[in-house]
Amino acid sequence: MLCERLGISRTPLREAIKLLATEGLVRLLPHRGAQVAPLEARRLADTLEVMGAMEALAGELACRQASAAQLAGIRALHDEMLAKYAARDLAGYFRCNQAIHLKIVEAGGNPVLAGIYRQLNANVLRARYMANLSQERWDAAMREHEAIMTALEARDAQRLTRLLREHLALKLAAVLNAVEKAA
Amino acid sequence: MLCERLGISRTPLREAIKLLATEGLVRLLPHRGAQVAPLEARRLADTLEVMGAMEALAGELACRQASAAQLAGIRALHDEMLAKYAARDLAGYFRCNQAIHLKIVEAGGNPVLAGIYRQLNANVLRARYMANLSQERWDAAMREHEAIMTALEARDAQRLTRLLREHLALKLAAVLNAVEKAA
DNA sequence: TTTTTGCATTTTGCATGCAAAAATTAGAGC
DNA sequence: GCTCTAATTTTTGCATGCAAAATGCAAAAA
Repeated sequence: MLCERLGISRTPLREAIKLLATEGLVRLLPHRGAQVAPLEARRLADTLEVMGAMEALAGELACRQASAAQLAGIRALHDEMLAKYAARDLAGYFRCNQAIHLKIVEAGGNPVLAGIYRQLNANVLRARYMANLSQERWDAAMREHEAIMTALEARDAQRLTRLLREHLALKLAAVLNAVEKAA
Repeated sequence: MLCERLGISRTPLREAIKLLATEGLVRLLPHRGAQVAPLEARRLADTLEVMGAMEALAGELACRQASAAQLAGIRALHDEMLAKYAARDLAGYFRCNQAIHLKIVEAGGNPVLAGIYRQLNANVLRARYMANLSQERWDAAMREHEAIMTALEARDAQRLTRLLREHLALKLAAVLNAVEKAA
């Protein structure tokens, strides 16, 4: 059915499904086919936990070795995000937010780290867009980002890692809350 | 050639190579085929850095929630490793060492974390066996493991994460040294 | 009603053919 | 000896056929 729908044959479809499975987006049930990986709160929490540790490490590295240009790029995104926040543009805000976190991770200059982070991020994206966060949470998130930005520009690794960890822990709580409400 | 050698056809061979590529063991060069991923010191260092962060997180989690049985299992492996050390059985020591680190990560109870750790570990295994460590490094590693074991059994998360980080940083130095000598 | 048994279907894994795109090699010309 | 072009080979991606193994279902038996 999928072959027909997508206009391709089984071989490439199977390869694609296998790839999605290694990325954790699809689940392979032995001899029973494949299904979209269910959004399990537990797994989501586990993933965010790991992402928190990765961001913390990346932040530490970024403080040590990010170039001025990289910091400026992150600052630009931050300011753009601020504008989206002021305009109550949630979708735009999410995009900027994602981009900022990704840039911070990249600024760490560790491609292995960045690769894993990206993959994990793909897994929580679905859930993240569900997190139609409250005004209070949004306000708080902006304050957190402000502090993160300041720490990064000051290259204060210790403070930055703490802030990133806290930020992600709060995001985790928000996302879990949203997922459970949806379930 | 590989098809002949392995007695299989192209499709499964190509799937296997692709899988190895996603695991980072093989490198795909666009339109120029595949090759065993070269042992780059830089990439190795990056990987170990990430593994360090993962172990630290896992250790923290393990202190909070590892069962007594899990701790006992790790202790048993630790004692076995001690015996291998006493007997100067390097291969056996490596095996125990690997198993201990894996068990600690598993004791964290975060399957996402454990999965990524395993994958990263597969990437450094080749290099690790090259690290024909010196007697001094071996002695030091044993002392470090002793301290790690103690902190874990005391469920002292802060100390454990620090020790794990240090232990891995030293291992990184040793491995890098070995790789560079080989190159 | 539950269990067993047999059958049809599905899943999996592999083999092979084909065509387009890119790289490599060979050869002609300077 | 070098450069540029053309021919050949590789790589890549896809289509399709086939067979073994596992599953799900339904009829028969307990």
